[in-house]
Amino acid sequence: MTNRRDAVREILVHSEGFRSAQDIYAQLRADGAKIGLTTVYRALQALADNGQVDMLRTDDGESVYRACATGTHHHHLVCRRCGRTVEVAGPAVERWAETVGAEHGFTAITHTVEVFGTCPSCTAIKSAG
Amino acid sequence: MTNRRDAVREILVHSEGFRSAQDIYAQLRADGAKIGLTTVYRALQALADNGQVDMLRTDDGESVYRACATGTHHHHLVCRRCGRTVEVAGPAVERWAETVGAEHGFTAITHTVEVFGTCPSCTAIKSAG
DNA sequence: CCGATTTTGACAACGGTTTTCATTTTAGCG
DNA sequence: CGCTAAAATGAAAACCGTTGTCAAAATCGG
Ligand SMILES: [Zn+2]
Ligand SMILES: [Zn+2]
Ligand SMILES: [Zn+2]
Ligand SMILES: [Zn+2]
Repeated sequence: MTNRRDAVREILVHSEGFRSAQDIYAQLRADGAKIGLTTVYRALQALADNGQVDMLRTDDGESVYRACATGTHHHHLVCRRCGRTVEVAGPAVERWAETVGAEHGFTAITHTVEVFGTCPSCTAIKSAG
Repeated sequence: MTNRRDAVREILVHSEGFRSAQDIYAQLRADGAKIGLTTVYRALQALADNGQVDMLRTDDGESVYRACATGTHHHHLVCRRCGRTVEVAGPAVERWAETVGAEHGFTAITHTVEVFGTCPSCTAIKSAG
């Protein structure tokens, strides 16, 4: 039914890291797909609402999306050079967030955690270069 | 020298939580200050560059600023209802981020961590209402 | 005072995202 | 198959926070 949405998800499934809407749109067009930017945005929104993709915001305000392997709560270790992303679990962080919230009498605690670094390949390239 | 910048910083110093540029601009104008929005943006940029204020991005892409008490690395516990913000230290989180990065061979690890919740007053209001 | 330098702010431009709305596609039905 | 109702699509316009432009105003140095 949602042929276009599937196309968008396919792109994400085969991507190493987070991708932007415009980015995905460009690739689809390059692949010859007849699709509009609006539809890409709508597909990403729907996928994010369904919990089928994770969304986060870049430092410069762009929304980026990723089809993560696990549907359970997790965080990301992102290479700031090539974008390669690893999903990481962090029980320690989960506990810490709850604790620090409770200590100050806050309720309904949520949190955002992202870890950035330079991945092994990019580290190698950098030291070689 | 920077009268306008001081005015912007004053607003932040007397604010409980993070404030947006437009927000600060509106308050300054309401207080009768003659200042332009561009100048507010420039002041905030300068203050952020100086490390005198923390900046982060809202879920809806707005940049918000806060004059934090400590100049050292810390995170924030933010009331998602009234914006009241507490600065929190998290040695456990710092260690976790380093560890998880190292485990995957990533170098030059950085991280972003924010905790959200409903503050005591807002929790009271909510249960009363 | 006077010219050089910096700061300011009204306004336009920018870029990512959302809305609009007319057209196209699909679903349901006899 | 027709045929209509409902859903999906996408081009273009609107939106909104932010940044750039540039001439006027304030400040500085001498
Ligand atoms: Zn990399
Ligand atoms: Zn978590
Ligand atoms: Zn509150
Ligand atoms: Zn930290």
